[in-house]
Amino acid sequence: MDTYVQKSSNLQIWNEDLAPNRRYAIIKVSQDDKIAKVRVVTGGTLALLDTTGTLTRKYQARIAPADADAELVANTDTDNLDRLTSQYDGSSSFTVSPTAHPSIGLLMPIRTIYDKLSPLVGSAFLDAGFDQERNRGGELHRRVCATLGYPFHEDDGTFPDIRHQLVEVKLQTSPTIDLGLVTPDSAEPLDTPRLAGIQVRHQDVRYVVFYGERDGARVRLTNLYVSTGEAFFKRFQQFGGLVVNAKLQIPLPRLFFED
DNA sequence: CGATCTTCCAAGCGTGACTG
DNA sequence: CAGTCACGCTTGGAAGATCG
Repeated sequence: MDTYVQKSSNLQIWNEDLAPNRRYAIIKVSQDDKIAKVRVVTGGTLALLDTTGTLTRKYQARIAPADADAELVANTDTDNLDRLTSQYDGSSSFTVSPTAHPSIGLLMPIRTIYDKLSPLVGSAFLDAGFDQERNRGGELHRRVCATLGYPFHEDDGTFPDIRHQLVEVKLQTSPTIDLGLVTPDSAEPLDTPRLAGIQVRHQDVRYVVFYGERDGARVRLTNLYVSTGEAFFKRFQQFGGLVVNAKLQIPLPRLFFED
């Protein structure tokens, strides 16, 4: 028998198929953390609720303690991207959205990005909150955009966060880095138009990783790492084992516990 | 040499953006 | 408005390390 304890209706089965004959005990917890209901069903019953069969995948890595407050993991951009960033015209403010496609002359070299963002280490801002992990990164994202010279903040949820600079921003307050659907060192092309005949790939993206400490209401940035996707795993140890984890997400019907 | 601590990393779970 | 699914933190099992 497997057990799952759920406050929400999002039941998630990791790295396994639903076993038709296995028993699954689903325990419903109320908002005030009390066990509200328990229902035991077979995998076959749950399989009926799986309408899409979609597996959500993620890669994970661990962030190891740093020697320095700020660390430029890769001194230069990838060879591929360097052909574009070496044409940077020195612009320090932009009139376009950070989610615009990159353009020739405006792409900063990785070192410039590092130099501009380093001063953010030591700063603090209000924690979007308790229970709001999804939003905590929002304020940092805003600050990074402002520091790099964008007039406003925008995030359309696509990769990378700041497409105009090919920069992906991460705020970590725990050591496990979840990388989502693509590994940073992937040679897959990015969904951007070619620039001067050059196709940007995932491994060309500059990863800006801040480590922060939460002290109640605020987050204080303690470390900065800037790396190319290509060099990412030279600094951050990729979780071995399965390498990629996949989960099946099943929304429990509203009346699931009433039957 | 058993008990306890630490490390590793997969599993677990909630949130919210997006979509139709 | 409900379903879908990606993002990101926390939890906890297991193995290895250290302690007494």
